Amino acid sequence: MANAKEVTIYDIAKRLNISATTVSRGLQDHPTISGKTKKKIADLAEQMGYRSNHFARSLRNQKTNTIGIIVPRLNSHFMSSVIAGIEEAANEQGYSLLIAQSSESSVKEAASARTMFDSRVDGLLVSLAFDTPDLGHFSHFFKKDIPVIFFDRVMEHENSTNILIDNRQAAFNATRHLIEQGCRRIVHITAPTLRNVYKDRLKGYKEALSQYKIKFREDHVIITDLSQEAGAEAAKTILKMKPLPEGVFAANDSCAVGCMLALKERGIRIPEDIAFVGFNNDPVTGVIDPHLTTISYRGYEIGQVAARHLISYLSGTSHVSSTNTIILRSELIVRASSLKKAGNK
Amino acid sequence: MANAKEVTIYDIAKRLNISATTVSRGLQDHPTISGKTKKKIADLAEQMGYRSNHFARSLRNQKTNTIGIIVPRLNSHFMSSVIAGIEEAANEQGYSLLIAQSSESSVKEAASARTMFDSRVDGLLVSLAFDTPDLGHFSHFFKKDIPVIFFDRVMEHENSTNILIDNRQAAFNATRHLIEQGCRRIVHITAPTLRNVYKDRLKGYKEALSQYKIKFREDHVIITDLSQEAGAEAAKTILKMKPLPEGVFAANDSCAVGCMLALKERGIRIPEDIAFVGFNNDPVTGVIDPHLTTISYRGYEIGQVAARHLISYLSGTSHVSSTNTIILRSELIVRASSLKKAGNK
DNA sequence: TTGTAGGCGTTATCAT
DNA sequence: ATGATAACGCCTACAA
Repeated sequence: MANAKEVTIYDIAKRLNISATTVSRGLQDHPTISGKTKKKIADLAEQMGYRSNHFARSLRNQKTNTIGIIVPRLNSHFMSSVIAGIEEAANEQGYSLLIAQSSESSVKEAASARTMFDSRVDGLLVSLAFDTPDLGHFSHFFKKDIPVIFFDRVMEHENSTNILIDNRQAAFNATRHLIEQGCRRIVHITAPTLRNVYKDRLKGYKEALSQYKIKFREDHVIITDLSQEAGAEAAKTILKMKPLPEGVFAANDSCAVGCMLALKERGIRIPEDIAFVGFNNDPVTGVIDPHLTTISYRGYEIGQVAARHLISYLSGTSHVSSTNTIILRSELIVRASSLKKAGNK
Repeated sequence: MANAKEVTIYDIAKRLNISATTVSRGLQDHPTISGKTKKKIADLAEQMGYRSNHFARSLRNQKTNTIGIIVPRLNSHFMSSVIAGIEEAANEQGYSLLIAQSSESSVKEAASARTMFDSRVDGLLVSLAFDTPDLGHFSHFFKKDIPVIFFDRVMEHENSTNILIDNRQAAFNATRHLIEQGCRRIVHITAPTLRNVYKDRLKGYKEALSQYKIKFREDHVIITDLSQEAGAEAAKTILKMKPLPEGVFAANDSCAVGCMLALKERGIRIPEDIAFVGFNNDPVTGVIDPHLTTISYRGYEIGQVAARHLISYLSGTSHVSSTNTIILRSELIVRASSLKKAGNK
């Protein structure tokens, strides 16, 4: 039961009759160590089951090879894709991941940030909670020049890089698509527009309306928490509208789905009565009947880009002088839920 | 730009004209330090922005306050619930999480295990990949008495605790439900029965058939990877069956959904022609038409239980002598997809 | 090409 | 109730 004693570079040094320094250097492939010695060291290390002590190294180097991740929630298709992407890129470079979810609460976000800070993560990847009003809880990081990269749910800040899609353009395309299908009264279901993603989607929606000379109506914007239940709630609001709207553009798919299901229950036909477009390309869009037109963007890629960017900064490979925004591609995926005109594919 | 120098217990000690030892003890609420001194220390620490150095402490204590998690994939409703549960319980106790996904590959699982081991996690929570044949890649942990707890996808092992539901019983209930709805020819779609969850579900399926004197037919068991696409494939196999089966029990929901969608496309009515039961209670079960009957079990709770169990072991609060299995509750959720008889609710 | 010495920040042990 | 010291394992000047 007694834990086998951990093998250290000193143990290796002793057996080889050389100094620990040499072992340390050999293990790091330091140029001043002869190939022969290196090989001897590597072989013995392997044989003795040596593993480098992360903490001793961190303590010494003031560097942990760990990246912190804070996201609103883990359990969405988009977020788990992002995390998978981060994980791949990080693992490739020998970084570990420390993950926390804010559950859409800025308070929990702040607490997690603190924990990450205390754990001395080398850098942070963050997607903000709904209600985070400012970046105050990351000030520790900024003060110590620990890089923080925001993705998707971002906030402008001189000390950080943002990685996201062009939400305005995507929303513009979605709305234009509905208009081209013959919709004039288009409802937009979204979240509080404190967060960039929702603010920009609203902007794109408005711009599309404006370009087609459709008057923007405040009462056509429904603010929710974007849950599926909220979508069902929104359906009630929609059903009360005097002339029913002809289209709905929802800022995410679960909410669109909740709304569609509730409307269908009341006998509304989709897309004939009301056409739908969602956002995110969640798998559920291909399950619901009719399949949901949506905006697709690769979370996996966002994750990879974010992680690579962070790591290259950490390695000193890249030097980001100030604010830096990276825009990734998104795409409108047209499915049956928005096709009022036959043959329009 | 120069990073502010980190505050250490020495800095505090100097200012207070006491020793670092006293500061260390004061910060830990050690009983031999006077209340007054403790207060002075705490106040100054706060004021100077002291934060304890995780690594120095880990180095000293041989303990990292970090738990490793390895799961097949992050992006399922069940898994993200589990992780949320783990996160809550772990955070409460001051533990951080190191997360990796095996992507259903035992090779990647082994690599992650190695990384976790090198990161000196205090314990490991694991749900195994489809194809993991044995626990060899965790032997390092066993040898050093680092606790490894398996959940959901487990494997018997003398050195570990397993946390899961009674898959046999759940599958029995699911199958019996179909039988009670009048189904006699029931297809079971599942994954290779190397993993306990699928083996036990198959067993429960067989037992239910047997109890109702229905002969088990090998060709009614379809082995897949349980993806939605695999479900669509399985639909083709089902359509070729001479008398169509009257019911399908799938070992997870996405596969059931893929199969249902494909069958519906071919004009099969659900549940009239073929009744369906899935497994997991994924959100998609409430979206598909008709809603899918399924087995529900709280991932969040499994996560909490797993984390608490691990942490209490780490704290020496509990001493698990040998193999230990914890069975959590699961429940059959009856929805339209399986209700052949009207009024049967 | 290799070795010596000191320190990263903390805590346990043994004094006082 | 408090302190001095050593050690956790590693790395980097500086020396040889």
